[in-house]
Amino acid sequence: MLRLGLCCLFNQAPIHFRSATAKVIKKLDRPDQLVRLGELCLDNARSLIAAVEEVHRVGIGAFRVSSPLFPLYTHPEVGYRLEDLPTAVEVTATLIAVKSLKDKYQLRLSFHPDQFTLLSSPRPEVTTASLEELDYQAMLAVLIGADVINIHGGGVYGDKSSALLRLENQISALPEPIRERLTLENDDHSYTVKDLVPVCDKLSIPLVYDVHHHRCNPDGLTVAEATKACLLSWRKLGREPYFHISSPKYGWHGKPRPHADFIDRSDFPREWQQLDATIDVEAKAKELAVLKLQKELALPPWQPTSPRPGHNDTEEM
DNA sequence: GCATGTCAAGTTGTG
DNA sequence: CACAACTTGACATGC
Repeated sequence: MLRLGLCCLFNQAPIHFRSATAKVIKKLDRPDQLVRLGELCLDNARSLIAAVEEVHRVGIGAFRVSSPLFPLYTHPEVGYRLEDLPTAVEVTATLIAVKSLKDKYQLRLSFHPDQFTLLSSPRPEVTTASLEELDYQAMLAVLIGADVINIHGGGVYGDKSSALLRLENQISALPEPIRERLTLENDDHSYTVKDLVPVCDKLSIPLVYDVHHHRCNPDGLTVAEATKACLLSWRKLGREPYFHISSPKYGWHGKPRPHADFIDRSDFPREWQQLDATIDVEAKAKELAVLKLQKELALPPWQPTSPRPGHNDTEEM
């Protein structure tokens, strides 16, 4: 069965994640900073509970958690650790409650660090900051039971093969909580499925296939071929495959950039229809777009199935 | 109240 | 060479 996933935010449901700017936080002394940040983290952890409840309520099977759940966590000047916050105990308990809920509802949770997180840069300070960001997101992933932290290949720096080599070296040295969740995704201007398949193969990590990026940045593979290669990378590991879909706001001619409000039914690959896989829907109308596509594909609302006798769930994260 | 500009970070391609 | 584009929205500021 296919499950469609919602990315980070809601259109209709009154669920919001709070943020703060470093400029404002810096004006406070350290204890006040931690009080303020602690409030934001607790509010956001509670909003995550609400998000998981809402996703379940409307029949969506996966949710991508927004990266700044803990605002400014890895900021070089005002960054902090969970245990430094006055609300640490409550925040932790709330995130563990998220995990119980996602188990109960059989949801899939994931992270997608933004474009600043990349492991191919020749600049050590960029890599250091990225590793710190991955550490942070892995800590959250462990607490809430997310099985995916998905990143792009990063830059090319005029020489793709040495960039890929740096990427491989960094990934193979990752701490286990990150490495066992890390996935690579083809992007819309540098790294294609064709570029990433050998890397994922060598490192035994899965490949997230974004068909919109593939259409913007083709590599000679057909959608069917790219789908097959990506499926294999997940199935070798015994894990549920992961894809992304979106439609361009201004059509396919030229370089399509911004995401449309909804998914155009004809952009959804036929090859995906019968799979057991997660498809994140990247569309501005958020849960409305997920539900509309779900309906157009004649998929039933996602709901937990009763456990099958003899079925062993211990490998689930 | 409401409109508008700002926000930590990297890299690439455009104008 | 500056700046928009990448998953956009929330917040601060100023009227």
